[in-house]
Amino acid sequence: MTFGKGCHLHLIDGSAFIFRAYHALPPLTRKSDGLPVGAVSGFCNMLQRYIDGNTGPDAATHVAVIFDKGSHTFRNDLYDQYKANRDAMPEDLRPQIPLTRQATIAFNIACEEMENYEADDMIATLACQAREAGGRVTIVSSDKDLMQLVGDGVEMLDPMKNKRIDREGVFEKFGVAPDRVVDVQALAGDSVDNVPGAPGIGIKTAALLINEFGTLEELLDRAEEIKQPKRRQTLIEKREQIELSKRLVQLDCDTPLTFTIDDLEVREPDAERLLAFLAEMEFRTITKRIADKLGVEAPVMQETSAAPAAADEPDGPDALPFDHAKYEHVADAAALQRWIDRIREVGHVSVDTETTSLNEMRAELVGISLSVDAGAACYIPLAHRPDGTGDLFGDDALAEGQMDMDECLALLKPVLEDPAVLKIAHNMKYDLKVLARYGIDMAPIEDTMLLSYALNAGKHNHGMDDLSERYLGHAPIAIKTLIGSGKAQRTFDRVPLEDAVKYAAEDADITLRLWQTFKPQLWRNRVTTVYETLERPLIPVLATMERSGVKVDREVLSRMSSAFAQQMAGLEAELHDLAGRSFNVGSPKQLGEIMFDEMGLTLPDGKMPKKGKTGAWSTGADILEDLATIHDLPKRILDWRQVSKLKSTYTDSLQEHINPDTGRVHTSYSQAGANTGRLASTDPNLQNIPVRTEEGRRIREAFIAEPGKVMVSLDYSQIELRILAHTAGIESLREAFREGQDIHAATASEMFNVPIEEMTPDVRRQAKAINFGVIYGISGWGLARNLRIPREDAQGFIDRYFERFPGIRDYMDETVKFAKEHGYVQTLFGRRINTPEINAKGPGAGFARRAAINAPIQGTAADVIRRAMIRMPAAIEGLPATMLLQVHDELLFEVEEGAVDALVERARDVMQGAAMPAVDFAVPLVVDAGHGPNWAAAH
DNA sequence: GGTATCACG
DNA sequence: GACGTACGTGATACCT
Repeated sequence: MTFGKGCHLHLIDGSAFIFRAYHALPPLTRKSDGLPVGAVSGFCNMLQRYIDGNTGPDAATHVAVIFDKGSHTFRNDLYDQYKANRDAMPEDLRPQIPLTRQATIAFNIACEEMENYEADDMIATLACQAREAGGRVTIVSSDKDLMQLVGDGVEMLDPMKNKRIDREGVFEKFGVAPDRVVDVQALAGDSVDNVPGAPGIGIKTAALLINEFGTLEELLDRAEEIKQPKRRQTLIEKREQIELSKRLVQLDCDTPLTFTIDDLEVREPDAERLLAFLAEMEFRTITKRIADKLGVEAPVMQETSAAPAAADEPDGPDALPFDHAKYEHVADAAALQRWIDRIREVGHVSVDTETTSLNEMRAELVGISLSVDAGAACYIPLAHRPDGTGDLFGDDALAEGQMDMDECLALLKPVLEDPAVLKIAHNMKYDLKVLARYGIDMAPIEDTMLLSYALNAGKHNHGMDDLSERYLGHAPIAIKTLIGSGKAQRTFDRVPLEDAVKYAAEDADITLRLWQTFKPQLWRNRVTTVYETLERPLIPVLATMERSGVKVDREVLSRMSSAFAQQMAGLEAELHDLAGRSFNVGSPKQLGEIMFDEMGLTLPDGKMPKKGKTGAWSTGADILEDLATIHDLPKRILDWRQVSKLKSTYTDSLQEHINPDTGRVHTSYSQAGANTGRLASTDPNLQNIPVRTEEGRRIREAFIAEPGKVMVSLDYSQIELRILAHTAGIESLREAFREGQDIHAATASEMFNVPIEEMTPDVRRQAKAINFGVIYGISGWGLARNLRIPREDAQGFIDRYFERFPGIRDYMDETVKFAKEHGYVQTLFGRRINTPEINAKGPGAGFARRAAINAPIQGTAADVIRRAMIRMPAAIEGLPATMLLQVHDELLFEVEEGAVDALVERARDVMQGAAMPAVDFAVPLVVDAGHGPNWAAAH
């Protein structure tokens, strides 16, 4: 039904419901696992009460619950203090927020939210649109900020008092008509939202003034006429502040909605889905009441707390077996429609795309598999071709038994984009990127790989095949058996349909079962917030960055490659001379034989290096550097190795990674690769582009901005040391950071009693090495090797360091103790890094101990920049700027020349404030910024 | 496919 | 008292 005259739109202020439910009810937790659910319970009750009351002449034809999303909106850009005095969300409410979305969906009511806009603005926009269409509107809320919308068919309904508010109701509250409410609010201000207003003027006085002068603008223009001297002075002096206040309270009727009112038509409740949700929440009373009302049987709930599932053990023999014969080959629209119906019935689906390549930027879609219920799955082949062994003709023709790709995607698109249907995939970023190229923007999404990562980081890797064996007791079909490997490898579109169905549908089946296994474990393991705030929202951010890519100048690289080739040829000739014979300069084995067997070189201390399982001489840079003091050959080898590394890894291979379609290089970030929470970059790795040497740094000159744009780099200054100072509570270090001192010099000063002004570079260098050593779980031997000093001296430094900063030793000891007790350590944001080896004996013990000390520091820093990245798209919206790369503590942007300052300001604010409000650091987070025509110049 | 080496934070 | 050590990654070239 198209919305128009005779229709009635109800807009429910979701956030108001949540907060009212939270504060009205005592803390209530789910029996089986302790998940806090009080607010969800109250929210469901309020929704049910609303539905019960939704009859008679005021009943809705269209309805939606509107939620706030995130805390940053365009109003924060107008005024950074907006809503700044609000308390942080209570910890036991935070995890309930996503559940209220799920509840709304379970009730089969449209559920909407938008980044950067408050729910109030969406409500305003919808109310305006509905009014223009000639329909009625009821805003279910008692928030006075919404009263400005009342009039011309728009009314409010206070859900608690069940009282309708019309023009007269607004007049009672504000003393003016709805269209002047913003004027009154602008003058009176609002302490709750931190809107300043005019000091000393409340609602009463404001209404009086507005009624006298007509409008706020008129009042401000004629402020001189006011008799009361104090009031007159305030209005004249605070004019700007008042005008700002008006912009803050004025709701935006032009929110760019991604849906229309027609999408909000009232839908029948889906008994099965609703009861399943209520049962999952273990709401016995509501479940029973609603089941009775809908005339169906209430689902059975276990009376006692369920035994926690053994996370590490595969399901027992009673688990549903995997049966390849049950998987369905979908080849026409009717069959697909049956799957879509089932998906809508249940509200979730696991999705897996099959393509011609692992590179999402080049991959062509070959087919899609789906699963809704464990054991049942389908595969929709779309672009399979004959296997090439048959006739010579028709090699490019499509194989039989496939539906038309456009038709299939047109049918699937509404489901995959439906906010009420959860899409589950293993490594969702891949499928998201592939389908984005076919015009489908999947949302909302869930990722079983990241569920495993949040739960099991440090225990094992998170590939689907491994997880399936480990948690489902089932070894899936290996892709190799279908496409082969090595030279004879073929692409998936050449796999016969019969095999493809078994393989692809199995993947969707496994994904669904992994989801069923992992999702309930989030709460038991207290990592729901990690998954919901640090993992899931990062997926689309990374997908966008990867699709953007970075422009790389092929000419620059090509010229460097040629120069390097010449340099290497010269060095090789020289090396053969020095060695007295020809040999493979790139072979450590041959090099070792020449230096130590043939030439008889020995290290300065007279010893010989011997290392490695193969028995070969070790020829690492540290050894060669020692040898370089007595012979030219190792010196030249070092030179050759540097140039060779730069050429093969960077100047040559980067050129091959330039995408012919975009002319840019698109890395792929692995979100679950590094145990600590860091990202990893592959194909190519853009997180290890040289910077430490002058020659290497020139490679960054090839990373350029488009004409008219510049590269902007922002990086956290000393973030790990700051986190250490905060976490270990080292007051002298905190103080040094607060005062903006050179932290290494300050450390040296503290350790050696040298005033900072008299600091020598060498003393500072040693203190710097110690500072880094601490982060890595320092040892005398390691520091000695790094500083090339006797081990006893290094140990002396460390002893003195701990003497001066005893809190650091305490922190280290406590971290290790925690790890031994719990089997994991955690970051300040709750990320868990498992430490299964921490109680091991033997040589592994030291390793595990140092990793345990390092993980919370490195991991917290990783969490901070993740939070910044997640907030960044909304923060820079509207600026001609793109976020391109992350390098652990640095973000790189490409920005139009005129917008550099604006970008730096906003991005820096986001980065420096990224820990808030979850963690309030005792030291400032400082972000340095630079810009230039290329990456080298931006540093 | 394992090992050694070296690029980054 | 001996042992073997800085933390976290990925790409490349050898060589079996």
